Amino acid sequence: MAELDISDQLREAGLRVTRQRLAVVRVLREHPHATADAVAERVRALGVTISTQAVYDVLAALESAGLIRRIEPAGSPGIFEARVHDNHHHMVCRRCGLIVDVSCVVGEAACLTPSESHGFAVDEAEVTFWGLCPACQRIAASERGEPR
Amino acid sequence: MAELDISDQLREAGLRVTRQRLAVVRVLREHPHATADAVAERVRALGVTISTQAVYDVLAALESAGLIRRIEPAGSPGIFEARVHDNHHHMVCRRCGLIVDVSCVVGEAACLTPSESHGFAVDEAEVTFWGLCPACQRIAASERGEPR
DNA sequence: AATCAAACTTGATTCATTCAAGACACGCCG
DNA sequence: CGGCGTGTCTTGAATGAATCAAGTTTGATT
Repeated sequence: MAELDISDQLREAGLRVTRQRLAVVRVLREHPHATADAVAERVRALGVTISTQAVYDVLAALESAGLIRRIEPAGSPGIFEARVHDNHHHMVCRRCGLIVDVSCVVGEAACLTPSESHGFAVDEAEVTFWGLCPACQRIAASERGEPR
Repeated sequence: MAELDISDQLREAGLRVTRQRLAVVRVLREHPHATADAVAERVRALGVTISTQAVYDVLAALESAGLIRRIEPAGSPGIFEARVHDNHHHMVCRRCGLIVDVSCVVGEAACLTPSESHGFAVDEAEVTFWGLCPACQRIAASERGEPR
């Protein structure tokens, strides 16, 4: 079922259905933010053989078909996610790199409109919120010698 | 004059004043968006010797002193800029990588407030507008066979 | 079933960045 | 004003993510 509509989506995008592609999409649906490396590991854990190069090929193909999205917060390798076309943004922990999705409700319209366009044809506004996740806030507090 | 207040800023930040640091700051004021590599080249063009490692050390020191800022649009190496503490954002050309500053007037307040915080302590909202610069729009149009 | 381009594999290579260890020099102190 | 110590720089090697290149396999079309 899930498997079936992945196949369909691939075919609709003009892509051949292969074991590797099915597995990659499956992995990304189960693990919403994964590096190429993590995808490779998890695909192999499903019993599907895949080369490093194929991981990159598959991810690139899926990305340009619009089935997945690639983000790359500063200092981090590329991260892939299956949630797509819903204009959500990301919150990234400066300390541990944790990434959390944020649906852009408040700022949506405003954020999508740069105040000066300089002749650019803008097609996307990407918002990244930087900060500390709850766990790293606690660690940072205790490193400063604060109780608890 | 410009040179002088760079020295002062360095000292105020608790950093020693060296030829390399002065040159890096000067280069970044003249070239507002430069990679580590480009900084190295331009510093050397000023007649100041600097090793690759020192470029990274200096840039890191200046960054943590708050004198410069590092950004890293997806797919690009790190880019350094001297404009700092003025909450501006960036517009990046998908085709040629050109980066243009955008002062965030319209969306400012909204952009700084994620709609859900998930317990994160957010300290910065980074907005990147993706699109095509004027020159690349023309190239893309003619690649599609459109006249002119 | 035969075909053939698309997709995969293997292996080497690039680029940006970081690690490590030692040499140098800025700026303080006597 | 000259010596000292640590912060900064140099050299050289290493890492990690991603890409390039060439050859083999395989999905889907006839």
